[in-house]
Amino acid sequence: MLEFAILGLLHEAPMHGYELRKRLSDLLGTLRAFSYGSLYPTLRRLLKAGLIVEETPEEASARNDARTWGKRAKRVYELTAEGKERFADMLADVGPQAFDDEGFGVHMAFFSRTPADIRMRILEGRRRRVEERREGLRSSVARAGEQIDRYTRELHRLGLEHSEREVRWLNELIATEQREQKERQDGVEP
Amino acid sequence: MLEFAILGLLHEAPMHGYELRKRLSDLLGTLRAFSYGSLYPTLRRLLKAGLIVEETPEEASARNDARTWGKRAKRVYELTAEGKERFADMLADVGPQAFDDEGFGVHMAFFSRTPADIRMRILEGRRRRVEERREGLRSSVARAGEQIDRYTRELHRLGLEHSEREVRWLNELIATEQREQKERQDGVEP
DNA sequence: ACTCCACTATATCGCGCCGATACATCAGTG
DNA sequence: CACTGATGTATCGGCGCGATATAGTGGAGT
Repeated sequence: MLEFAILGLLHEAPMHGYELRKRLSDLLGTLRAFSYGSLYPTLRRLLKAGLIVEETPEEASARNDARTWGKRAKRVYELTAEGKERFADMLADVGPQAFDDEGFGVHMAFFSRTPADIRMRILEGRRRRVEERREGLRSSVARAGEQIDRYTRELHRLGLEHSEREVRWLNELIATEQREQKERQDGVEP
Repeated sequence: MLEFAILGLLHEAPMHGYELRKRLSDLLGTLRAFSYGSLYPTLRRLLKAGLIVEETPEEASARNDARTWGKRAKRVYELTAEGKERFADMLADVGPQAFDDEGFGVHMAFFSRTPADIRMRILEGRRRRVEERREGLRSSVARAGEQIDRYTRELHRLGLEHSEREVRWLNELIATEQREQKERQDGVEP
């Protein structure tokens, strides 16, 4: 997931680790921070895999970003062709991880770069997933027999409300997507 | 967190891994499953630490649970005195992890075993945490300048609604706790 | 001018947990 | 009798977290 996010963010501009992390928390709204403890190792992995490269000092001083910064620092990374390709592949590969809380959040953060049909698949998959959770919680909360712990029930009540809300939210998004798709077709084909 | 949950569950009755996992998903309402890939290794860890012990075959056949089950299987675990002690310690130690989504959920699942004052600390800590998230998302969503990606904004809108709802939910819980605490005092001291 | 602090910036280590996978038993259904 | 689905235990590779170390930068306060 972090790999996906980094590759996505680097499409905007070359960045260094600290910056990536900040953009990431902004994007995901503190839902997910991705600590440095995973960020830097992941950058190394991507580097070794050739999906990103470290910007050379010359390029850095070409921009007025020439702060060599003491003796050693500020490693700026940029995408390679392979990196872009990989990101496109990951966008198109809609697996079950794209439907869970975290995966869905990250995918949606890059929806502007995602083809409309893929967006739909993700939205609908997520909806099904949340509906399932909702039904599970529904029956748990409704379980008339007072055999359920009171605090557990409260926990499930909150979860149920969240699920219901998210399904409504997804329905609106899906409706909007459909409307726009229709407009695109009407605008092109008449 | 898993360690905490296992120790808590074993207070109810001795159990084997599969059973623990089921009770766990019930408790947390699919918010958290704790896969076998973490469950079994954790059980081993607890075993080695002496916090739980494996029930002997004799005990097993004492109950009519005598299903030796082919040649090898069904390891039933029970708490030791050290295990109970450790759980009590963990209950009393309210750190920041008790306020994040997952930690809070697990703690609340064992609130019936938690002293009232600790319950309050957790509830109030969680409220502060969620209020912070809410404020962050509020300003992000309100950021009038249309510089924010449309899908990102939707994501934050949902997060904001969730936070608002949870704060209200927490307020109700806290009010109930306070009312009950007052009743307890009035009932004891008049 | 000097100190203090918050922010920017990179990096490593241990370990908790996940997903995939493998394997075996048992009970009910067709 | 075979199939399927639930029960049951276990391991492996790898991702990500929290804690921790290190250090340069810029501004506020005294």
